[in-house]
Amino acid sequence: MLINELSKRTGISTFTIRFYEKSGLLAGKQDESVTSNNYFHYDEVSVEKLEFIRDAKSVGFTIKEIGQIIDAWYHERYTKEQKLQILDEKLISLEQKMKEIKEMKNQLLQFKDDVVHDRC
Amino acid sequence: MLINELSKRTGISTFTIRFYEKSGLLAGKQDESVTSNNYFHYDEVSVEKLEFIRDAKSVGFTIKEIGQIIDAWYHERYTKEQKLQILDEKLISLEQKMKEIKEMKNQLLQFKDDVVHDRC
DNA sequence: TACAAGATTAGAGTATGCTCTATGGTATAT
DNA sequence: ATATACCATAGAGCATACTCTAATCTTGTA
Repeated sequence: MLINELSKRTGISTFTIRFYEKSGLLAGKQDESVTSNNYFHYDEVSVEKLEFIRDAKSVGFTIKEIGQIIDAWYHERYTKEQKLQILDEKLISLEQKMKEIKEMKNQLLQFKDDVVHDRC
Repeated sequence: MLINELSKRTGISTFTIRFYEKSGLLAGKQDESVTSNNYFHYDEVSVEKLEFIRDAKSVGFTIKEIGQIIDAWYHERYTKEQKLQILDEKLISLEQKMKEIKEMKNQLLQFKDDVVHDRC
């Protein structure tokens, strides 16, 4: 599929898709047999990647971190051990985020309690 | 205390403290009885606020959202009901973040599994 | 064949959240 | 008195993550 269809499939604008492509998060392929244009073609893996990018961004991962995770999954560049190390690092950072959110939740509950009991 | 001491107490640079002050997250007070300078003085509440800002940022709240929470706690501008509504909104968004993090955790565990079993 | 829709690249513009420089005044120890 | 450490304000600069414009070329339908 071409970029417009990829955009419609994922709900992510062509501008943003191109930005992610420049950032190395995904890559279309040009058809060698076609010489009249230089259009890029995208496959189902591109759809998967974009959906993953959206989820990963929403938990606070940066573009750079998302690139590492995607490479750990899709890329041949890393050894098995390197891939597992990257994924474990990210899992640890998720545990950390989870801990911080629990603490913030308690903090906000405390604030609520203070408001209810007129302590502020 | 003056801004330099506040910075040392919290580990947050004077630049950043001033930026937060411009953003409305905290405010120093000038001593009316002193005419020779226009130095701002900060109290323990400023320390508390800066520590809260750090925690709130790390869970992904924006400056604007942090401002709302601080106002819900420290400010007289809102009614009790408005304060509780703001805090409840933020608590809901924390639950959402927590849910997304759990899903991402499962996703990464799945990636790990795929790597271990040579499915990628 | 004309023309709208859609493709490409380069680069400019925007929002957020800092981070620092420049300039000039104030406080304090020697 | 003067060095140096600290205060204030205004505004420039930077990193991240988009978001869009401009210019140009290709494709597909009437």
